[in-house]
Amino acid sequence: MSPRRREAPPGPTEAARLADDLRDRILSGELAAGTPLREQAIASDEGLSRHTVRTALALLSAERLVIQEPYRGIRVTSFTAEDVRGLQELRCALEAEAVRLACARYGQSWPDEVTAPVRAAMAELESTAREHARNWPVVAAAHAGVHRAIVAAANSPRLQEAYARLDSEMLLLLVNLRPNYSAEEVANDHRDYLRQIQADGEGAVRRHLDHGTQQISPRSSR
Amino acid sequence: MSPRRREAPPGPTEAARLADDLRDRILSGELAAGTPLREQAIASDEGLSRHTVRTALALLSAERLVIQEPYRGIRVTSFTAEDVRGLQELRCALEAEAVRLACARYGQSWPDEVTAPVRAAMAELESTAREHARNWPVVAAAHAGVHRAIVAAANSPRLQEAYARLDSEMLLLLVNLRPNYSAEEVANDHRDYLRQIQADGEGAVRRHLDHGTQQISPRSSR
DNA sequence: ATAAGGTACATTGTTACACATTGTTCCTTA
DNA sequence: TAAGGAACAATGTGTAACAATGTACCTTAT
Repeated sequence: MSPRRREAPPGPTEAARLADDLRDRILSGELAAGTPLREQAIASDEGLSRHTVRTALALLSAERLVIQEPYRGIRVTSFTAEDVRGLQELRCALEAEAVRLACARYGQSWPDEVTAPVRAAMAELESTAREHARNWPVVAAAHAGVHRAIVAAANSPRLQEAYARLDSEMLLLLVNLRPNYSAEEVANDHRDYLRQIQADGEGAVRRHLDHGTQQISPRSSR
Repeated sequence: MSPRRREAPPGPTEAARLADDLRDRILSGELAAGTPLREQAIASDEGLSRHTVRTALALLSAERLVIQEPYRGIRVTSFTAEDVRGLQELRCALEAEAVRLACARYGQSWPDEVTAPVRAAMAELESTAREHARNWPVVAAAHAGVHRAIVAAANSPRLQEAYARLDSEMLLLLVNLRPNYSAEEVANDHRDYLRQIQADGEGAVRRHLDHGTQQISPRSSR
């Protein structure tokens, strides 16, 4: 109980740090879908206690990046076509509602302070598609930024948060499924999508996401 | 490592059991919004280790029934009007999408095997409203059953799960806010709602939930 | 009287270790 | 080949101690 020198605010807990690290490794594809995550092994590798590892894994489990079963351990989430459909349905519910709220508030002409972040995210996606076309995780992350910006237009923190929570899953899915969907196509599809949203509202959301579902489904044949 | 007598499948872990117990106590109002949940105190009260209590509290935190802040402990979630709005927006997104999917699949005449669970849940709500009119948590739970049954009509496990996850929050909110909304009114409103859904789809969802938001908002004056 | 600083206390976060419980795999026996 | 049992792996739980952080309260300075 010595006097504390408080020069910087405390950082995140070790458990949160480890969860961040593991999340990055999952989303980069380093820890592939289905990979078991062993408490003791991670604890030894990272120089942490098993208790801390369990706490970190619980955080990831809450995000559905991993699936935990009692006494059987934790595995990185894997995806079936059914999972893709479910995730897209959920995204569609949230994004369509967000777009509907935005259209209800702004009509067909959203104000500049609402569209600016969307346009910025789109610019980011386009430059990413050009410069990192083969780096799918990076493209997927820029893609997620566009959708997040669209949902943010609704100014509904709860919808935003619920949508953002799906990002990790979406990224995991895209990283693991490796859809036949080039970075250029992604950028083009999203440019079109942005054009259609304000005019067409939810309808544009549905068409876009249905198209996306076909592009990324494991049974997709191209 | 003695031979195991396996006469029944193993039950839930102690941590899951404790989480269930605490959830019930939160949702019954026994543990009011804002109440701190102290690890050591719970561990002593329940005859469990702090380790197990932490695990249980992490489960509740993932459900948002409690709010956890590093080094500051865990409190039962409390609600502002803003929270009500956000939760209703999220519910609306999910339920509207579910109803839209059901209408897209079945048209304006849902088949009997789809409507039967909804009707059963409605019957349950009505008998609950009659027999337990003053027991708000019970009425709120029956109310939740109706909405869950409606969402289930979409046959989208992911939407169902996301919606069901909101149940605890919704119940917590209703238990803590004590809206001026009688059990009879709840039953009547939902009978009307069921009549409108198949014919009117999402529009009925929005009207119903907007009405609900006004009924339950903390600033509601009646 | 108010603000700042320091200390005590409460609680959470982490470590370490051990044992209990459950699931899986492999080997033996019928 | 199928069933049963043992060994092993991994998680779930308990205990204890210490580290880290936040809060409350008291003392000192202005």
